[in-house]
Amino acid sequence: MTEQQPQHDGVDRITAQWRAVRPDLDTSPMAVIGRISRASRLLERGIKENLTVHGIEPWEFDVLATLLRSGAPHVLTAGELSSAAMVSSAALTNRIDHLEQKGLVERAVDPAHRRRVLISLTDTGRELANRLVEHHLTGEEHQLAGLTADERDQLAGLLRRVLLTLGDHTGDPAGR
Amino acid sequence: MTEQQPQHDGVDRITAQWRAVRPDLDTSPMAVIGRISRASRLLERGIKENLTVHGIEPWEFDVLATLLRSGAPHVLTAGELSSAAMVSSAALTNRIDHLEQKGLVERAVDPAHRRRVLISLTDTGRELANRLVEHHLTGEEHQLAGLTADERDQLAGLLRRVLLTLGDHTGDPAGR
DNA sequence: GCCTATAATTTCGACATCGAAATTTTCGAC
DNA sequence: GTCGAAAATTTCGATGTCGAAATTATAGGC
Repeated sequence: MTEQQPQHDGVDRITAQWRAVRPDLDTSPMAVIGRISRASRLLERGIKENLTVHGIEPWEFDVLATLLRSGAPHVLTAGELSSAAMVSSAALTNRIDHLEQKGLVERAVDPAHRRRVLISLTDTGRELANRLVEHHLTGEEHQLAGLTADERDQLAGLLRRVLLTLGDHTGDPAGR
Repeated sequence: MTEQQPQHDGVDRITAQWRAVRPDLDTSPMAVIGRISRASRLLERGIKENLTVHGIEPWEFDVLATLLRSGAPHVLTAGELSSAAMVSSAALTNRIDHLEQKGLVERAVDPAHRRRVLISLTDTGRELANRLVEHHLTGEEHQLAGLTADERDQLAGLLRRVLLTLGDHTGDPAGR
């Protein structure tokens, strides 16, 4: 029976240091939150590398993917996009400026409410987004290679609990 | 027997959208990675709010906490700090400039290797760091209120597996 | 029908980060 | 001993983000 001795990760080393310096503290919350934070950064790094092949930055992918999965005709308002990407409206203006210049998205004034700006995928943008999301999912699959299907389900379930506690109910980071 | 129907979070909605638009894709990796990414951002937001009471930004806390838990005499080189915080050396120079101005840390040239810069906590900095870490852990405790102790352990264990897969072996984000 | 309150987006200024180049120091080859 | 390569930090220029102010458009009260 392979009673496996789990290896230590960076967070184990951190909590060990705290125990030495401040043994009065309960560091158990950071065993979870520290790992979420750390994993997020490392995963993001891999995602970025993966997209580099296509000359696309993660923040560009966020917008393209959000528009793609919104379904035909792939149009959302600036506000919807900014809350979906969890960035400020200012940041979104920036992103759209950039993607519009690249010819991947288009801006148009909403005919019904002219204070709204509708952003849509161009044909080029839609085709690129379709290719990107496939490549992206393949990359993510590799990043989780260390976990079985069951473990992924467990992990996803526990994280859902955390997210619901935190009041997750708005947009998204483009399926990352 | 409360057979609870788990609520949907933002990521459930995203994967549902993908199924509608691209039913050929296996979106299971993003059920995990999307949640890690999303949870990280929401947790970070709460941590930031929690530190605001003390007029400290998360990146400032990172440095102070890293120095504190390194143990007496609370001295590290710039390089050690930058890899611990997972930021570039340029970013670290910036952080230290700032904290030095606030009187929380001090710079000194390493007598043994003069190309190294040693950064240490001042007395004020050490006292503040001790208070901050207590407050910080209390805040994190609240953020995980939705999970039992067992669930936290499970979650931490699964995340450790992910981190080891990703090759986690260096510094840290200050125990976040 | 005006006029003000509200909504949505953009502009502006500040800021933390990064990568690359520059600077300073160390160390080894010769 | 001197010179050049390597190491550690800082400087520099560019970038993406944020919060707040400005801009433009809608809607309701009177």
